[in-house]
Amino acid sequence: MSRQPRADAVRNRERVLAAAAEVFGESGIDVPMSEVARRAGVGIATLIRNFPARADLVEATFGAAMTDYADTATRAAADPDPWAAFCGFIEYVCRIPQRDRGFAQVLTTMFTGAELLEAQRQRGLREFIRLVRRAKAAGVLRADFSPHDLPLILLATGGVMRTQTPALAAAQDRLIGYLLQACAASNTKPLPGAPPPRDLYAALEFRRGGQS
Amino acid sequence: MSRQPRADAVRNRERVLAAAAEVFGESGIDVPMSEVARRAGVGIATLIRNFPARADLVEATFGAAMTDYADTATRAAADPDPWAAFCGFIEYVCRIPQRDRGFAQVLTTMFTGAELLEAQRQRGLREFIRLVRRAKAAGVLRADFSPHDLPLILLATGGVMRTQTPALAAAQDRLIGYLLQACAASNTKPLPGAPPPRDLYAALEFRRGGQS
DNA sequence: ACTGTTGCGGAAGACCCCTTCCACTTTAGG
DNA sequence: CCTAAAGTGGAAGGGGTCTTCCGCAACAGT
Repeated sequence: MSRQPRADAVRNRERVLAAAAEVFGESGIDVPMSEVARRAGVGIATLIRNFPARADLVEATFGAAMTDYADTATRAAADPDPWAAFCGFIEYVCRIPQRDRGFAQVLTTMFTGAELLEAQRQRGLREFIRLVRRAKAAGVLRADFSPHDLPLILLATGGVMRTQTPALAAAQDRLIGYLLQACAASNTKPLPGAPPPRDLYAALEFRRGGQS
Repeated sequence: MSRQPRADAVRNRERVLAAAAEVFGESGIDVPMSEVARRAGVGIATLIRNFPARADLVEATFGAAMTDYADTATRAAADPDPWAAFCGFIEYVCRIPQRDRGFAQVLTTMFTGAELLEAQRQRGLREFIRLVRRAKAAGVLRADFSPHDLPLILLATGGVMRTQTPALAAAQDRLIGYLLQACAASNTKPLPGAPPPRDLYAALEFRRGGQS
């Protein structure tokens, strides 16, 4: 019944997504929609028609990246060396803001209602839990490390990358170094207790129409 | 020759400063100026006449807090127990965003041109350097710790306090715990090198009329 | 080639924030 | 009390972003 979709419409949609990936990556997901439209070479109306709300565009743009993220976690969980896997994974996630500012924001924000995004995020977390369990069993990761410290680490290292400059990237790498050493099983002292994960994630909830 | 300053003008100025301390503390220094004026019970014009630029109001508002900060550093540097002093000072600074969101922003931003602010910040840093030196000499702080890791730690822990909620405050305390253990002298492995301080601070420069 | 439909782009309106301006009020000093 | 000067508040102007609307262009199907 419905006709074949128009070729130019499909092309435009993809151009918007490509532009969004670029712009969000450089300037974060709060960049003016008009800027995305300009970069895509389409009118604002076209952008809005395809993605009525900013969240829609964000979800469509970062679905693949979130899947990548979960896949990386899966690979890490399967690595024969639990400590190297743990360190490698943490470094990978923490460096995301060096490459993609927008995705870093997405990673540290709960997008309630964005099925794909949240499903992949959860898958990543499940894999990370496996990774953590193995590293603890091997005695290389401190026993009181919580998988829910991951968002904490993400927020911390993300906080350093205010702007994408070499100096801040170096600073971030150094911070990751500190944190990884703090995660090692050797010479640990008690830590302040973690907040209930439920509350923690609630505090990172998405707000339709907010800021950073 | 010049007359006595008007009493109501002085009172208004102080009401603005009090309101600014409140509002900035709750919502950060990028809050609408009109909100400050409203809370102070004065017109926008009055606010602007006293503090033509936002930076002027910020400087006037947080001068005392920055002096406190430097004083605290001085006290810590004089503490007989270098490790306790180091930990106490780090905890104090890192928890600032739990209490005062605006001041946390000020602490992690270079306000070029704000004499008072920068002078006190520098004094704080000088004292912190002394503190670090003593802790290293006592063998309790890792030798490769740099005083210029302080802004790094501030950015990291500050990144966690997106909103002032108990869950995030607990998360932040936990993160501070991790970082302090990473700073201890025991069981240290090499860290990625720190960026040149000059570049690091340049990346935190103030932008007249910016955002995050 | 023709046509009905789908999709397009930009203009207009609404909203928010900062800034400037000006008629009015309040104060200090005689 | 009276007056000149200082200070006040709100309204108007300008820039920026998001949203809605509508005449027009381009495409799919015959």
